[in-house]
Amino acid sequence: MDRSAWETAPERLRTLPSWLLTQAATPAHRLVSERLATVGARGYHFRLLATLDEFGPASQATLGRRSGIHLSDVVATLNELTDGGFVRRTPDPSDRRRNVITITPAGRRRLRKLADVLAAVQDELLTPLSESERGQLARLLTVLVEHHGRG
Amino acid sequence: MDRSAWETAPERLRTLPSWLLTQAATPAHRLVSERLATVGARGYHFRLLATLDEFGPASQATLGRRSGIHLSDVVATLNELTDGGFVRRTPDPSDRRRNVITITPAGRRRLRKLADVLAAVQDELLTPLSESERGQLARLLTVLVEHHGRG
DNA sequence: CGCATATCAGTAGGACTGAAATCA
DNA sequence: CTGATTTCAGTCGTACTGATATGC
Repeated sequence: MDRSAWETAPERLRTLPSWLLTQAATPAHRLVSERLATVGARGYHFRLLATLDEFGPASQATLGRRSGIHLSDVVATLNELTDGGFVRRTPDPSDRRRNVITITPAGRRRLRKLADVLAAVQDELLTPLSESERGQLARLLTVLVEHHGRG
Repeated sequence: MDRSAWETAPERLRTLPSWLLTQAATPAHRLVSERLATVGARGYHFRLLATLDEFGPASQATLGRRSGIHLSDVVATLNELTDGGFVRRTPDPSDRRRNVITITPAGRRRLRKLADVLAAVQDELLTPLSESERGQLARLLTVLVEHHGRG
């Protein structure tokens, strides 16, 4: 299927909130992946860099909890980010199980770049909504995310 | 990561519409998959059965366009649905490239069952929202889906 | 010929599981 | 011992690509 050849979905689907959510998330996800790929990045890169930038250095487990990324994926993504020189992995002398992850200056530049890319994506994504509708949507989604975000 | 161990995400993420959308879609997708799995079904099953029920018999390509499912996935899913006796695949005498897919009585019963499962999922998903908020959300998401649904 | 249809094999990224090793 | 941390090797469902064969 390519997206250019869509017809109207059945009523039963079109009115199903879970379907609307996942269908609306699809172009969001696609746009984000597509645009980030043009600079060699993925969504996980931005999420981890933003988390490090806002909360400062942290262990990988903490990073997973803060970013909402699975620990195993945190490990893999940090491998990529260290390869790019965007973060540094240092053993924690006070707890030898841990690695302390720190964002580098190159990492902060990278974060700014990815934030720019994503800002353009938001515009494209929300084109059909007015400013106040965008605010409503953000508010409603935030309620959902916070409600389902904890066990 | 398990979802019970979340902390608050960084501001930069929490206020990003694309992130809110994909994060809200995650529990939706998880609930749908989880609950459908308890009766041995997947999201694609419901989508195809609902499409067949509402629009009637159709070729596989048409079914793909109407349901928004990729043609290759339509083929695979219809294999599962025929194995379960929920649809019938008949060669189209008027166009020998085509198979005409028809929902069976067992398929309609199956559809009702899956619809029941999904109705419960919606309630769970939208718990924190009032009736009017649910309406707002549905409206806003519909605008997005329709805007991005065509090429 | 160009185009649509059906089929199969395979890819990609995200979410998640299980298990092993290390160490507080 | 319990529990946290890091790591790796997988699984799963969704979305998508590519190639092939067939028939309009």
